[in-house]
Amino acid sequence: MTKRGLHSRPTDAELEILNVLWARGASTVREVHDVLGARKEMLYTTVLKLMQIMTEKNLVERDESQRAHLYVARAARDVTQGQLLADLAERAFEGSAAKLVMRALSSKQASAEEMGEIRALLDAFERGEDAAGEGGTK
Amino acid sequence: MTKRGLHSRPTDAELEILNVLWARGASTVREVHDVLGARKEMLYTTVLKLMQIMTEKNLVERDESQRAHLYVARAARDVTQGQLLADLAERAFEGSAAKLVMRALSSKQASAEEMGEIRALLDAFERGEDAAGEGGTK
DNA sequence: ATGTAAGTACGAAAGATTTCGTTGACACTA
DNA sequence: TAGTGTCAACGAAATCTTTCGTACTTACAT
Repeated sequence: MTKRGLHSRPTDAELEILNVLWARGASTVREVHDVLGARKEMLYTTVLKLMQIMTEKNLVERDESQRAHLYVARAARDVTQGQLLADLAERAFEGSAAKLVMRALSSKQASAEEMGEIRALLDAFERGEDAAGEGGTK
Repeated sequence: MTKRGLHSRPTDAELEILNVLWARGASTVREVHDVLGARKEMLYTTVLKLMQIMTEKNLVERDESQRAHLYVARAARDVTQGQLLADLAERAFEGSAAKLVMRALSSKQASAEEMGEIRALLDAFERGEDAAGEGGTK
């Protein structure tokens, strides 16, 4: 095993699968494949193999009590998103999350509504409310 | 050549080199290697090879007029940062830059000063000033 | 001239990630 | 019980990325 845990992000393919698991909750390989298949061609066995590897890497947990195994993401979406952001901040923004945010605000325009949400979050922070209420996850 | 241009980000090693080029401006392989060498061990020829590949991929431009070639990043830092953010938003935030920003604000705490800057940027946007003034690049 | 230092070029190995094909197990049906 | 469909498990190929070693060139100082 390589240095899992520190400094490695899920690969692209792994992240696609995690997205499905986060959206659907516990799922079989077939279910994940069907969802992904709607967007890109990918053989069933490819998805299976990836999910087996993800199990080894502890990215997902597998329930083998049924014939069709059930997989669940081990880390919450929030947490992984935070890790990906920290990683990107580190690699491309001199470690500064603030720079990252400002670049995101400058280069992509969010809708007025979204701007409002962002401002509300900022307000909450400045009021010291540890606003862990999580923005978009609801 | 693969589908460069759409949907491919610089690799990790490439990004490290780009960071040096953005910070220093036109640089030789030796100069880049010396800067990187301060952080990680990496043979000179490894850096050279990477920069040759980056030239093929059009990530950098090479001036061969001197014996020690000079390399410059082809895309401005801003632009690449924007692409990396768009890519991450696509892969991990359902394509929503706003969700990305909110997650960044929730999970990493920026300093009060940074929060202020972010707010100012937000204000500028809401006033409709196409605030391209660039937040942190100055 | 000869040696030495600093370059470029490049093939090939080493790693990591992704894809594909085959096999064997198991369940359900006719 | 034979046949069909679905599943897990691999091994192995195909890519992509990164690292390393070697060869060749050029400048410059003995």
